[in-house]
Amino acid sequence: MSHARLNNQLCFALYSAFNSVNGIYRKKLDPLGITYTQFIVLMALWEKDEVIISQLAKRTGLTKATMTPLLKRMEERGLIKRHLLSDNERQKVIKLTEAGWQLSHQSESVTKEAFGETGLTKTQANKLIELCKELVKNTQNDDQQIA
Amino acid sequence: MSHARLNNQLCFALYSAFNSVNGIYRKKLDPLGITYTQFIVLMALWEKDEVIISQLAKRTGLTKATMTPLLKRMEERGLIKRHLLSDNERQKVIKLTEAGWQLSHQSESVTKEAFGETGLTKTQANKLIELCKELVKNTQNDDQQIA
DNA sequence: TACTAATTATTAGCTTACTAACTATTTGTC
DNA sequence: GACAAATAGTTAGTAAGCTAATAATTAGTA
Repeated sequence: MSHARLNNQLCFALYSAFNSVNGIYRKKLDPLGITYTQFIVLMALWEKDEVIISQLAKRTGLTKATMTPLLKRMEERGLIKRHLLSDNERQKVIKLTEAGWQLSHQSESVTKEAFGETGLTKTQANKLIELCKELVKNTQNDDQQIA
Repeated sequence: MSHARLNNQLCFALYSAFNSVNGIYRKKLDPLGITYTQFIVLMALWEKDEVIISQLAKRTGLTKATMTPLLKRMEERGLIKRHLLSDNERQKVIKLTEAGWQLSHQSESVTKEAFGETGLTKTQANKLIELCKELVKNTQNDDQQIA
């Protein structure tokens, strides 16, 4: 008796499952010229626009060091604008451009289509989401720079 | 009504959950000098040693293009050896070194400890694993180079 | 036997993703 | 007001991860 087998490991299961779904999204988002991570940032902005980078990082679960080059590329593609706040020049506000809003419509069916390809029932998907959220909640570490 | 909210998306849930667990593993594996992906490859080899790269890629769900630099780094750290098969010189066999086997013992408690930090019950974890496997099975694409 | 097709691994180019160290502001306190 | 501490974002360096294109070998076939 030594290690648990690969196939029985929680982390490996999540890792494989995410890679699978990410592959599905890649195929669908590629024609729109964005990656899945960029799609996540866009979704966060469609929900609430004009937020500072730290808040965006917190909501997407990414670090600020990941956000900087990501947002730079998105700005180069004309999806967002970054500008300093006048009342606090440490902070930068991210704002969607017209093209950034456009993508909201163009990508409207992507999530639904991707879900279809997972082959899961609504009940299964909801259970999966619920368990993932539970895990994330349990492991949240408020002393990180994300907070 | 436009997009599903970020928090209700399956892919985002998996993405966040994997990032969380990956972070837990990183802290534990860092002292051993390996990453989580390298740990996965090692686990696969501990289960079955002396396999060709394509098989290893298939079992871990990674592409061959990901494997090449990964295995190169692992060889540089003395964890594995790569050598050509004499009867088929296209294929390379991966074999654990003594140091590679040693890590099996040194990392024995890592998975159990990491599971503890997820805060999930055994029942929850098993359900999560089951759903992830279901998803992966449904989306498996046998015409990929992985196969 | 020659010529095509398939297989195996590598390489190139791009995009995440992390930690740690750094710069530049702002805040807090004596 | 001056100096320490906190905050916001960037940069540097490392490691994944993908697709597409490229060798190199092997297999299949006319």
